[in-house]
Amino acid sequence: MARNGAATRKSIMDAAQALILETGFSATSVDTVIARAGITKGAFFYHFRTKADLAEALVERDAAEDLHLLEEHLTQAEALTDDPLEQLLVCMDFYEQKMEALVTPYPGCLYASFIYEAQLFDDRTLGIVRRVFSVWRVRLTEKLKRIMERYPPRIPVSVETLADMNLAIAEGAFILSKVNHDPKAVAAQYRHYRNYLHLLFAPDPKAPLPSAARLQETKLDAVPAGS
Amino acid sequence: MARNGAATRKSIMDAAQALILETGFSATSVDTVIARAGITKGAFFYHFRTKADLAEALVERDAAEDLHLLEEHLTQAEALTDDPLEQLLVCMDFYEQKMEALVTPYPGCLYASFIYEAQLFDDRTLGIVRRVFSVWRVRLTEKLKRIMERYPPRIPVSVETLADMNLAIAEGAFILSKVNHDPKAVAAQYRHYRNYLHLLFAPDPKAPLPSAARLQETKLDAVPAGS
DNA sequence: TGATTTAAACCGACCGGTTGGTATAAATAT
DNA sequence: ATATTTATACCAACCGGTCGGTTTAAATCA
Repeated sequence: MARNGAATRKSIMDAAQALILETGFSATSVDTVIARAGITKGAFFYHFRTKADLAEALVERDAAEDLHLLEEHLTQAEALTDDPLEQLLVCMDFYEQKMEALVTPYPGCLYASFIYEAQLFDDRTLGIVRRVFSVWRVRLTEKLKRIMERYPPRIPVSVETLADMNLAIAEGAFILSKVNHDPKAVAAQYRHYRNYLHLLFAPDPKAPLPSAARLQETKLDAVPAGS
Repeated sequence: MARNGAATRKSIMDAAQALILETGFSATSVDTVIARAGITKGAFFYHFRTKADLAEALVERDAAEDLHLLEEHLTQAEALTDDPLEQLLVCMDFYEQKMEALVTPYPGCLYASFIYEAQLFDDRTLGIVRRVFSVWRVRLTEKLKRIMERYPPRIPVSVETLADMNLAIAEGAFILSKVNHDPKAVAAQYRHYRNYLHLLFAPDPKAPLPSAARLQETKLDAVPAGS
């Protein structure tokens, strides 16, 4: 049975990630990982030099997925409207909708899990987390600066911390979701973040918040069927 | 040296808490705890039946301190003004000011640390965390309901999730603070939460936010010296 | 005297990691 | 077409060390 190495590697990583989010990295022994993945210790150490190597691979995978999704949502939002405020609110709506669809509590975030066991990891692994957070800050800060050029905020705010607030709310909501066994907690907090941005910048705060669904409708209306 | 049992117990708990926030509960061995506390294994197991017993004592201590501080800040805020919106904003200002004073990154929250290793703890220990979160929600929800009676929100919101947002922001900001080695990250996020509440409810959103410092001044002005 | 702490030896279970070897499939050589 | 080699993928058994926890006996202080 020496056939599908990539699948085995993925099954190890999936098993490990789930276990880590349940019990933390330290308590997730290689033995429990291989038990859940249904392979042996030899196979594990064939794919990963050390347990720390697995940690790095996991956070690297999450980081790539995470940043890819961010860019995807940003470009999708930019395709729906030219207004930077609407773009940001729609981008956040994508995340809110995704979280709204959860039926089981959010399993948690590997970044947070690792940060609360930070001493266990080397600089390279933690550096990946810092880089992801930095990219989030940079990308949202860009957008917020363009928003502020057009719409003066009702309250003076720091754009960087306002960008960071997105991550703060997400990470905090994940914890809420776990504590209260509440699948909807994350979406609800995203909604509050969108509300805040709307109240800060929108010319008419009483107007309904832009959503991806509504913008897609109007986009379709603008191009009549058959033309 | 068989004198101060309470002090020894506290030194064990302090050492353990610091270590847990650095490396997590699982990686915090009894040996490292006693090494940092400067005592022996016998002394440890004299004060705590098991390592799990220590975990429960730690979260219980944090919970009591946490909820005590909340009540203290609430009553202090209520002494400064009769307006429920001002009360809440001032109460949150107390936390913001406390976090503003930090010169080193926030060491982290035991609740979050435990939740990300949830499987390791029994229902009693995790139940304490849930109870604390519930009390926070109840106390802030009460306040928010009274606010909404007087000030209709500019956007329809769920009071419970708006109450939960306080914890979400705090927990998320702790993580931000650790990732970016930024002592000011937590205060900045508290400020955004206060901004949001202000924009949601305040009759004049362009007016400056109520702060503890400003209300204490006006309170003193209302009672002229010597009278 | 009784509460508190030290020092040191010890236990079974489990830890991350290593070893030597095997199964498989594709490439290469004849 | 067949024999051989090579690289990949995987396994079962095992290793030294650490884990949480126990035990015992003596010492220290109030």
